[in-house]
Amino acid sequence: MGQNDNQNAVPAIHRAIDVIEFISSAQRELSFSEIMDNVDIPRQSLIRILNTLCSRGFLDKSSQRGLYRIGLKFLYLGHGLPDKFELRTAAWKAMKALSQKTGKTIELSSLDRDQLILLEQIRGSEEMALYSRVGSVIPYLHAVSVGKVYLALMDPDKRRRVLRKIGLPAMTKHTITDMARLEKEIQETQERGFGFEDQELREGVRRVAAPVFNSDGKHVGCIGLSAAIFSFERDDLDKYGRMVREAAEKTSAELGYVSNP
Amino acid sequence: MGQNDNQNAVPAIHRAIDVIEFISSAQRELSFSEIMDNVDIPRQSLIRILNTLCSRGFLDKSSQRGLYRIGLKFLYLGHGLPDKFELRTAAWKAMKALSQKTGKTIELSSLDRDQLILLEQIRGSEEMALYSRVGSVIPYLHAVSVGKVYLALMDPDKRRRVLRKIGLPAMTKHTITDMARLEKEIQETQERGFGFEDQELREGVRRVAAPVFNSDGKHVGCIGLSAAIFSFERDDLDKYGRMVREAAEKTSAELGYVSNP
DNA sequence: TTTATAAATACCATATTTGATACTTAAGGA
DNA sequence: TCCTTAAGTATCAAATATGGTATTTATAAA
Repeated sequence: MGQNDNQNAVPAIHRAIDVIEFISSAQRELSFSEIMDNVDIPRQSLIRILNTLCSRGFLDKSSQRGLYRIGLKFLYLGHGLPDKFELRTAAWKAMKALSQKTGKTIELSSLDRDQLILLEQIRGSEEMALYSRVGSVIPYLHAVSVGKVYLALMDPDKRRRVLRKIGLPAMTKHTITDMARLEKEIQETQERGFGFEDQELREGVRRVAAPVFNSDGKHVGCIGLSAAIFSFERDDLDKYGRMVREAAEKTSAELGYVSNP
Repeated sequence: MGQNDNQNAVPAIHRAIDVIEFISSAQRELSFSEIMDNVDIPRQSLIRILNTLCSRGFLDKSSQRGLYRIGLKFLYLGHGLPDKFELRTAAWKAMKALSQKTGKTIELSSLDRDQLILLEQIRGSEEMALYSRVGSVIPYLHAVSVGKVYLALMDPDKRRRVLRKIGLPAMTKHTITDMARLEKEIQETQERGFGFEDQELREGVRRVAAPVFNSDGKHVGCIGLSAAIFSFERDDLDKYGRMVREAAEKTSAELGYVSNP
């Protein structure tokens, strides 16, 4: 199953997506030739692709003879997702309350195809340039509070499979790279009901996260709180842990979860 | 210039986008046959399109033999827009402050291809089910506070062109449908420096908006505040108007705008 | 003004994708 | 259990998109 299983795929669409992803990765407006030099598509074909994407709002051309950028239609389509099981809607109130109470950055994440994805974010008042971008994905479950929560609630088989797939690469010097240590951490996470990460993904950032369950009792996401180490001392762990648990529990209730069924 | 100007377009891409837009419009997960029945693409081709889009994360298939939905990649691409001239970043702080001070819904909008687009939103504490979705577009400049601000700052030629194109259709019984009345309203908007809308787009909703300028003095967006009529009396107009103006001015300053150059 | 460069258009033979038909697999109901 | 329906796979001739080359237009520099 390669990138383009010639029989079951549409090459033209693959190319269009290559173009979109390249432009998106550049994070700025690009000229025709910049795109041309980077995507390995013949000139004439590239023109047709760009025209088509522009005509549908998937790309925008700034001026007449101009630069290309990702189209605003992505804003619309991105916000119209069936709310990943209504999770975003259900979580909103609790997240907002938590944000106002703490002033910290509040995040809503979920697991998708064995990767953590940031679904929603309320940025804190701190001036960190450390925000992840909504929609970001992280495969390193072992290095993130949210990931630890997922690992803690996963059935052991899946946990082993996922961990074997990605290994325990170090993201910072604090990342847990030892399996025994990680297992202990996972157990702790199970016991206290929330996950903690101490600069394991990024230097200078601490984070806690607690699980949200839906009406079937399935673990569907996490509400997290992150802050710079200056404003999130290790002594604050229990306080913030309790807070995210509370927010997550409220969200679960919103989704119809009942703890003793 | 029809939908598919046979020479300058890629039909396969048009079809893929048709599929994406149909699935998005459904607002829920769809089966293969539901899609099949609605997009006028032969079975075999549709399968190839769906496979391709799924393999790139533009669509997701829930279970093995399952339902299709918009892929989470749209979240990522939607949030990675080069920030529409950094507007969202620049506006964030002022919007947040305004949100905390008032508890109302704060919105950031811009004009794109003669349509208003909602770029960012901080939802208020009120439980209105009236939120627009980020990325939504509205062509009815005459019925929205933001639109009035745009009209007020547009050069008269463009204003006439835009208004002729869409006319003055009534969205509610309060919508201004008389050109003389609208001109007076535009003038008022110019004088007081913010736009006002009194249930002209939606029954029960009032809204104010003020313009944001970039370092070139170009009008690049609006910060708005909206609320239900119960919590936004007509007497509050000046108060909220002053507040959005202040927020918009702060944002303009953030972008490097100086009032007397 | 001319020149140089980038972007977009035109044309058409050829290689590629397409889609009708037929077949396989899976799931749910009787 | 078998039957029915939905989803997906295989094949290959016909139809169509593709892309090399040459031309045109616009923008920026000389």
